[in-house]
Amino acid sequence: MVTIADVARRAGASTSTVSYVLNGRTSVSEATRRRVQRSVAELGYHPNAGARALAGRRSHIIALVMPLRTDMYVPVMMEIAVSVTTTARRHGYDVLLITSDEGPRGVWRVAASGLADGVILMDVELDDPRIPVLREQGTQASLIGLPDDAHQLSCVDHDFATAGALCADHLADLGHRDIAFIGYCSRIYERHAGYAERTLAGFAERAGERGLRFLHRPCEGTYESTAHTLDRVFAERPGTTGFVVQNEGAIGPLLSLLRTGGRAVPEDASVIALCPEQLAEQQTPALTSASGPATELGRVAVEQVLRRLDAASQDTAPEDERVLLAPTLTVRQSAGPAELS
Amino acid sequence: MVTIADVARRAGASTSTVSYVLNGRTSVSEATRRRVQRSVAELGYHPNAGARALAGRRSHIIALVMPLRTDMYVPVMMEIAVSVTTTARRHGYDVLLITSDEGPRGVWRVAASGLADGVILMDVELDDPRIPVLREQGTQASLIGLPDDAHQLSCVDHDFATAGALCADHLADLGHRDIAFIGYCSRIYERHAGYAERTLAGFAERAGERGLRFLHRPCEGTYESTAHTLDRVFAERPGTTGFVVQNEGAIGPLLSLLRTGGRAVPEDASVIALCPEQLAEQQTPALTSASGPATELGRVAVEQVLRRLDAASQDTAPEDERVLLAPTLTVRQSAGPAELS
DNA sequence: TTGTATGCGTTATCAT
DNA sequence: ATGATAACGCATACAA
Repeated sequence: MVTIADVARRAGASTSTVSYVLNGRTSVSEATRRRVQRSVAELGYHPNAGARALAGRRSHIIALVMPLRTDMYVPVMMEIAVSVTTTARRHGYDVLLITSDEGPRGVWRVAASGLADGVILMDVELDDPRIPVLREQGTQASLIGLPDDAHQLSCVDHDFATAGALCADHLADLGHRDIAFIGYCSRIYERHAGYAERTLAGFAERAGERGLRFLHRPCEGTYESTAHTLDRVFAERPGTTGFVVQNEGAIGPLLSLLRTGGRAVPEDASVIALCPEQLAEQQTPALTSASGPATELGRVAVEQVLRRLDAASQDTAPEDERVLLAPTLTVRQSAGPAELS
Repeated sequence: MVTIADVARRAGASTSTVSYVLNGRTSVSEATRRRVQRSVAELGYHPNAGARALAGRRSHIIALVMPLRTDMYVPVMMEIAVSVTTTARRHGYDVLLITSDEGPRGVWRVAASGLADGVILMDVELDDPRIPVLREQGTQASLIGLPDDAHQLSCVDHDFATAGALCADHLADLGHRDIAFIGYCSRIYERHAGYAERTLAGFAERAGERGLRFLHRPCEGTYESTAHTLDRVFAERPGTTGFVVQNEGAIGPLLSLLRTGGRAVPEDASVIALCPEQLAEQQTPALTSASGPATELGRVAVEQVLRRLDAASQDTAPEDERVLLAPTLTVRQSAGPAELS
């Protein structure tokens, strides 16, 4: 193994000088800097991570806690993970992968051991048991999702309220008046999942402003439950021409039920999905959809943690950020003017 | 921060004794062991990762290199990553996530810095530029996929040849005689991608043994190319009643083309897919398919690396393993008896 | 600008 | 079975 001492010897400098040029902590004359850099290159030197962590009291590692069983669409999770990793690398950090089945102990473990300098939590619940652990240990963290109490934490999430509002606007613009909002199963609303409530609230408010009538119907996401839901919607509001779906499982069933029910999409019924782009694109017809930028989510989370780390290392209190990323409505083939209906 | 010295003091023992009970390197009397363990629990002590890595010359971290842009089905990648992580944890190891865009340098970096003790490569090409790096550094590694030269490496992959053979068998059992094998685009065969060739070879051999006639047709995986391919197949062999598809992109198009072409599946044409279970299940009709165990892949890869690490730490040459995991053929609704055709 | 010296927290060696 | 102590490789405060 080639150590910093080897480099120093070869460059005719001291180990501290080598360390300085590597970390840029202090000014080094151009001449010695170059000698050192040549020695580094020639020897293929790379600082030992353990030693660096021990002496520098930071591992340059961020832990990313990934959900195991989740309703989250896997490719999006993956997109976030990749974005986290590449962003972290750009800042000289590496990413440690933790699965959520380790629970609060996993977070405690990587923080207490100094294995990770900071943590990113991906599947945050409103009252997440890992949050107290973070606070107790003073672990710098960024949460993807909004918990009830974000005190001492930074978080970033999609702006679900705006996503809902965009759907209302688009359907209103197209002249629809009676809308059905096919949501998640009622369990999710009962436990007050943030994203579900925020979407619905954003939709409801904008719908009110735009003079839309709408029915919110929870749905399990199975074929049967979707069929049942749809029946009830048409029984109650036969004039319904617009649909907003926020249940990935219900998308396929809804489309095929409308079709077999003799309603063409988008001619007789307009459908807007709240789902990842990929999912919207692979339906037939391709779905007009509202979705947020997954890559940004990962990037912002990393930057939040790094900012907190910086602040903490300068003994200043880290700022608790709370970023909501604007979603986009992408017009595809599933929503059309109401006049045709 | 609570250190091993704190624990030692409280337990009335020396730091070495504490280290012993924690690592089980030597025998410790039951009495002191319990005193130590109590102190550990009471203080909430967790060994510092950096110090441990420095003194013990092993980080207890495995690097997992994930493909960025790939043809690999994302949920399966994810499944492997999760399996790697949970298996590693079971053995006291953590997983560092590296993206393949770092290239050979990324592998070099984590190995040279001692950040990771071993490496798992997920998107191995036949002549992968990262393999020489592994060999030069003597880095212990496991590859998911079979490279041309696996010397000094362990690897694990699906047994694609058997997967191909299973498809031939099943169609033969059902009485089919004329089969079309819809493969990847010709580019993939030209660069001799291992999995594509091995599947085809396994299928061809078994097909020969079972007296099947078959046409191998590469296919881009787009709707147009699939249509073109299908036209040619029927022009050349009008009596074709069985299809084997090993191109995820072609699955959807193939099914809808058969349907619109007036051939019902499975009554008029039987289709077997070589693809992940999830993908097969979400088609209509659900596809009879052959696929390998992704979770096992991750588990075996970790165990291979750990075995190599063990051997190396005992100064014995690690064994180069080469494991092929048996695939399973799952009968669903897309393949039926030939008599009906 | 550069070098010296110390400490980081643990493991491992060698006594006892 | 247990304890003292020397590495481990680097960063940094301080001296020069």
